[in-house]
Amino acid sequence: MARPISAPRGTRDLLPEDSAAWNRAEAIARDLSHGYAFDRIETPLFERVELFHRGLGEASDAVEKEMFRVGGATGSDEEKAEWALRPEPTAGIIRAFVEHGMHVRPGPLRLWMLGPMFRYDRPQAGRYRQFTQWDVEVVGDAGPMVDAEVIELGHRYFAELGLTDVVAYLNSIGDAVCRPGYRAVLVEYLAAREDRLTDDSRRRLRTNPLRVLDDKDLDPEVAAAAPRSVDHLCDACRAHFDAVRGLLDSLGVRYELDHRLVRGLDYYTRTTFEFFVAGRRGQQQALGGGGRYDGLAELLGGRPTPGIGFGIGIDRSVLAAAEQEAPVPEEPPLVAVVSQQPDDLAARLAAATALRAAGLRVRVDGSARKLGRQLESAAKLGARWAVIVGDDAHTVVLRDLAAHEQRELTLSEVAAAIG
RNA sequence: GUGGCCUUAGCUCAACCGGCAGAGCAUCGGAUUGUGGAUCCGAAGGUUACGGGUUCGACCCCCGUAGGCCACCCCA
Repeated sequence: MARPISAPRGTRDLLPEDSAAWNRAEAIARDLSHGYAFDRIETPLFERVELFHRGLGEASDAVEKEMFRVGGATGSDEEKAEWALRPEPTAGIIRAFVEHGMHVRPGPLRLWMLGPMFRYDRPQAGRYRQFTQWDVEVVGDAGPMVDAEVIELGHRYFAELGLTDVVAYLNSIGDAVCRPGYRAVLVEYLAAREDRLTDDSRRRLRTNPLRVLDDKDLDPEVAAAAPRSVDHLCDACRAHFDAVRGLLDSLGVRYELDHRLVRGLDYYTRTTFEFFVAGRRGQQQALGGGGRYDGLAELLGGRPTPGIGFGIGIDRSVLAAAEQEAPVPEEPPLVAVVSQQPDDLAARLAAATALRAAGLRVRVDGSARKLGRQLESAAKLGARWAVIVGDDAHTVVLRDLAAHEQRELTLSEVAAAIG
């Protein structure tokens, strides 16, 4: 036998036994998107590298070390430098927004997307090189209400999935007016304590100082006394943040302030948040995250347009739901068409086709096995009902495989009998 | 990207000190004289992740590679 080929590192196959949980996780995302009046958008799986450089920032991890490069058939280095698989959805969506002149549409625009993202880092449980994300974006609304609305939507998603104890960690990191001032204060503070920083943090001090606060090895004393972004907000950012909190409180949405939550992508302004299962912080188990990005459209060559959104990891949400043993709803009952006659395939197929036309979920046994075998097989495959095709072309036996009861009726009566 | 642990049949795991690669479950077939999950019998399933090395002899010891997991890094 030829040598088998395995899936690429950090990817996995969605197997049939996992599909019910995934179907549900995706269906809830679609239904909520629809119910909250978002419109679907799809963007390419790969984009120009420059889009991510400009959008996410050169110093972000996603760009600096996790970019999944793709080349064409000729595979030149030049081509490889040109495109990358998308590490996150927002940059592509805003690129499309600018490219199609969507700012002239009646707004604010509400867009959603569900699909695979790619990051070339070292895999671990819940962390994959290809993972699926549900994303929503509101573009063109600078007010605080949408911030609260979107965070509530995230919470609702987890609730409908059956996850309890999900917390939104919340912070505000200011905007173009006040962030430079805060950044200067922070750099000054950290520079004075450079000897107590890790190597990574010392490097980030120059490239992306806010990220130093993300460092889990940050000296607790240094962290505790570090200047907080919320204490250096300009009046507008202050008012925005207070309003967001007030709205969340009025909705009864659970959140906790986290002054060290800065998020890794450069485009964020003002509101930032991440969703965690309570008590599972720091286990790279963020279920989702997002924030406001009022400067992104301009960075990508569009006119200044505010925006806010989140990405929720479907993989991790399914994982968390399984860990909490959230119930997966049952599929509609399965009907198996079987027969004692080895040579009546036409009758079996006709019966199955008629039942399917009547809206039932049907599989049909095409084997010449004895009836007992066929019923055994039907039961193992999870069928609730068996329809036994007999000599008489007009009547069949409908057997309840769970109750071990059966009765004779016509084919057209079966759907109603199953109800 | 850094460090650690791990990898034997589809799954869960055995195999003494280096001495013939096995079991349970699952799958498929047969029987239980023609309506099911039980029971019995049988079959199939292996380059012991891959490649080297040591040895009379390697699943076992050594090196390398790949993959998985854990902790980092970071995020979903």
